[in-house]
Amino acid sequence: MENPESDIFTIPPGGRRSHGKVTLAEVAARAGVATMTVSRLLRAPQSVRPGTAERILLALRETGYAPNKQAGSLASGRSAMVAVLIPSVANSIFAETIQGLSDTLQPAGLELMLAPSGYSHDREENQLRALLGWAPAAVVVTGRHHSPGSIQLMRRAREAGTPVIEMWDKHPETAEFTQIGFNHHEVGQVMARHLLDCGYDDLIFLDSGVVQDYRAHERGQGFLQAARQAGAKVRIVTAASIEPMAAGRLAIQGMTASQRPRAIAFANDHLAVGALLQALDMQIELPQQLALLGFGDFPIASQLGGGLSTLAVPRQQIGQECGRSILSALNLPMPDDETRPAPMPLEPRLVIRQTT
Amino acid sequence: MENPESDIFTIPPGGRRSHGKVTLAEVAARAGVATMTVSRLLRAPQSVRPGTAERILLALRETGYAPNKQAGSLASGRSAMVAVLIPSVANSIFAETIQGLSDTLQPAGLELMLAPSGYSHDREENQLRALLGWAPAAVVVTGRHHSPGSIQLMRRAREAGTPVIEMWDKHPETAEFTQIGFNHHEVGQVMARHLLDCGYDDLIFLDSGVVQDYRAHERGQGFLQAARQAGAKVRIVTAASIEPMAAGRLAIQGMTASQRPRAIAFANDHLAVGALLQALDMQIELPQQLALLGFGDFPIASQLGGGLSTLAVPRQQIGQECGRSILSALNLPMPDDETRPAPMPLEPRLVIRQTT
DNA sequence: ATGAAAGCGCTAACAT
DNA sequence: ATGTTAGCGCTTTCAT
Repeated sequence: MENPESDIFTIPPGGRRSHGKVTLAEVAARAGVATMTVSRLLRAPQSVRPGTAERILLALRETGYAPNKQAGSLASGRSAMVAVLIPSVANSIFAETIQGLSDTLQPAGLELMLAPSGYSHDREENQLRALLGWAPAAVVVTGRHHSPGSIQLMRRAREAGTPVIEMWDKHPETAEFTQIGFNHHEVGQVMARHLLDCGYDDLIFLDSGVVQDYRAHERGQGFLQAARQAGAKVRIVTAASIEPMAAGRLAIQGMTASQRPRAIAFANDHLAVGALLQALDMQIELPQQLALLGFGDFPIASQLGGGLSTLAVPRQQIGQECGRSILSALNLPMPDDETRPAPMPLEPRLVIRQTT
Repeated sequence: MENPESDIFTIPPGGRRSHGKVTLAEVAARAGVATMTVSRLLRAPQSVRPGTAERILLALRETGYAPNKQAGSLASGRSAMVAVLIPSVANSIFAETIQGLSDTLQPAGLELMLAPSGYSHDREENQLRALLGWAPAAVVVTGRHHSPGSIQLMRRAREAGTPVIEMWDKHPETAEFTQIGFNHHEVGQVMARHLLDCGYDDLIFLDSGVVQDYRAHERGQGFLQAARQAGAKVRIVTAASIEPMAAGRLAIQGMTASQRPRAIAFANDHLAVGALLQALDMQIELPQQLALLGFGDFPIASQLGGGLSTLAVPRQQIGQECGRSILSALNLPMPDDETRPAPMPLEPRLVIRQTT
């Protein structure tokens, strides 16, 4: 390739800026039709006469044509990808949501672009700006709290006709975008009320050690409010370690029998599992001496001791609902509408096992 | 907008096919320069005179310009996104790898396109085909076994200059693409040898219930081979349930004391944790009556009982290494090269705790 | 049912 | 250092 001139005949049709891939034009030439006809066959097969279709199909197969989506998107102004912003992929909660989203979107040919924001609003804004440059078909962000810049970007996207969804939260009073999730403040209240109903009146909410996890904090606030309203003794403690199970253990370890509350609710099941294991190690009787209530219903919750009482959260379903919402906003066909006899409630469900 | 003619003056420069977004041309017009100058400023700022730069910067800010990446990619033939194919996002193993990959790629401005293949080769091929349509800057697939179609696609991509990486596996003898991971057969042997070294001579490998998880199967085969070579009694049992912890429990439950092996190795820690909990419930003494060896070193492994013996797998690091490999292949600057004093070994490490 | 022409918004290549 | 020209590969629009 040292002398480009000598390669003039090996350069594929399309000129020197071509990237060597099979294009519509080549397929069309081979089939003896115009590029438009090939394009049509690809997107609306019924508008091409069977005979023509056959020839094109053959050319398609012979060349191994693969459409260039950048070109398609540029020309049509649409792109078949959905931008998803989540705090962390590694967090199993979001991982399952993404799985649900992907499973729903895939059959419609929508690709997923993923950006973890690391729980940082700044990073989220940067990611959002970057992803919006791809003119995504839809945007899914996590939670309802964002930087002013992010909100402006989301507004603009929506005004340009792009569905924008806030997932994993719900606050209809102030909602500006479609929200698919539940109200964390209320869930915190539910957690407190359950413990109160069980007769515990000295409570702790062990909050996540991730400072920017405002959804956990909101559950804590709801918990605090409901407990106070009922006149119970209550306080919020923040997890001491980043590693949640270790943090859960530490929380129990740090309590002498005398200053131990009657019940502890947790920002998530990982914390609760740590606490449960520590309580077991310390031979604290559950729930007689100490009640534990988790959040999430992770697989391990049902396996430990007599089972951890917790809130089952529809992680995957939230993703599926986001997917459905997008497909419907985009007027795309839903996969298997029968899977959804009635709109499923996305609220967490109390799962009472042996620790409350 | 009913009468397009009357809106002729409100249509932004660019004609009726424009999508209403700010374009380079508008910014250029506003700054009184050619579009190329703006484009240059955006990608190689030092090649623009400071005075000019200032004017352009102002126009950029005033218009709130956001580049259209489809157009950029189409023109340049490059796209700043990396296609990643994994069996399942929900699997925490891969979730952490993705996190590592994303963390490494993000600073270089590379976006992630994610597609879960559900452990199916067919689905993988379809996803691969779809993602390749985006002309990704690099492709990362999971494992070294793929459909013939997938392999052909991967070859073509590589020939077109796109780095292709197979992660989570390593088999230098037959490797056709860059592999970042470890050899599962060998790891299975390591697991068997450890148990043999501990003096156990009646072994079981509890394999994953996911039939297409060939990496787990390979560990099983390695295990079998090493154990047989040593003359030990050994067999492979396949997990009965999809839910791994329940499957682990079931495995132990199904064994009466007489037919119980001396040691069990597991395809993953979830299975092992289930077995461990069941053994604890049944008051089986560990490791005296029964030794357990997991795989993965998931967070829960260190928390249960005296701690599960297992293999620590560098999940996140595999992602990071993939990221580095891509950046280097693309001649992009590495973030913080000091983070990597010496190339880290990606091999799983035995973590001996109380169950072997 | 099919085709021709004209872009989509950007960047490579080649001036100047 | 900056501008001009000519596409990238596709789809929209308008003819036929």
